Amino acid sequence: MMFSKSCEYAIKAVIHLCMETRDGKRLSVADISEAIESPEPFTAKILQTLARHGFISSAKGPGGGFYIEKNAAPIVVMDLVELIDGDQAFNRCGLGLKECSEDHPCPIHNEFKSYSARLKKLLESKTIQQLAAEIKAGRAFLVNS
Amino acid sequence: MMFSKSCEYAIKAVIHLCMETRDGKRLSVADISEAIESPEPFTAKILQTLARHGFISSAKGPGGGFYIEKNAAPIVVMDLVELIDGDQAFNRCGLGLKECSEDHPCPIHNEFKSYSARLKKLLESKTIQQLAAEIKAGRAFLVNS
DNA sequence: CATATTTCGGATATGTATATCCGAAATATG
DNA sequence: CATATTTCGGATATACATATCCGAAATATG
Ligand code: FES
Ligand code: FES
Repeated sequence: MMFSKSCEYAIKAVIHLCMETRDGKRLSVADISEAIESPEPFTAKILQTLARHGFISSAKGPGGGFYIEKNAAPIVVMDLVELIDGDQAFNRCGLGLKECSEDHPCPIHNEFKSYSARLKKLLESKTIQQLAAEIKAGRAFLVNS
Repeated sequence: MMFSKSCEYAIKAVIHLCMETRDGKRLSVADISEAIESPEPFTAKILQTLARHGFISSAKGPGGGFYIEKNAAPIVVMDLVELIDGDQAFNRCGLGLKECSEDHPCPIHNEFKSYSARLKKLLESKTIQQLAAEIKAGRAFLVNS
């Protein structure tokens, strides 16, 4: 498993927000969790974390909800992953050694590291906005059906 | 996290067996778990699973233990992974869609799939015996210190 | 045969990610 | 100001991977 569930929901939620709140609209937890097919209270926790760290904005009260500012900077996918999953996803040794290093490599280090490093680089160059564009263009999907 | 703990221990244990039981010797659970720094009873479970599926051999009673037959065929790393972790490791969608497919891809499918597929191919071409050789040559390590 | 050793299999315990619940705070509306 | 709506934060529950325990079966040895 590459990402945690939390991280999967986080990525999907921010993509959805990015698509739906361009024009000052706001989405409630219920809206979002329904759209991305995720458990509502669990999604709420994640959205709160994202808001607390400034990845998204939030407003309380009637008509409130979560949104992304019009002039907000593009969100790098890898930044989301690092917030939610820490360095568990990419800097960990594939066989559980305390640390992954060239000096003291496990026997699958070369296979493992070269590919995880390249994937990491790719996610560092991808933004949520780019992914959202793929969805809008109908070339990718956030849910099953 | 790429592999489960069970899978990490399985790979390490079989590598260790491969290195230490070439000459008809047998290793007890205690020997193995100490060598690869894994919890003993948990390791026992994994070794039993591996033996039940024919990846390794076992003998009860005094002088017994786990071992690999002299004339045993090389063990493909990916086969171990599939036994222990199923297809969770490689055939799953990175964003949690029910299935990963070209027809209905999630927005990170292209990044994700092309690299996980290549890693999978590599693990299908690597054998435990090859990894054991790396350890013996001092170019790779199974434990930290 | 008696004993010690070791794997085997099932039941149980622990830890952690996942998921839920609830009361408080903020805020828009009338 | 009263009310409804919504996020916020902390506490709690659930599910599953991880880890342990224990009695039974097998077997080498004397
Ligand atoms: S040391 Fe194991 S993956 Fe780098
Ligand atoms: S559909 Fe998500 S990784 Fe292939």
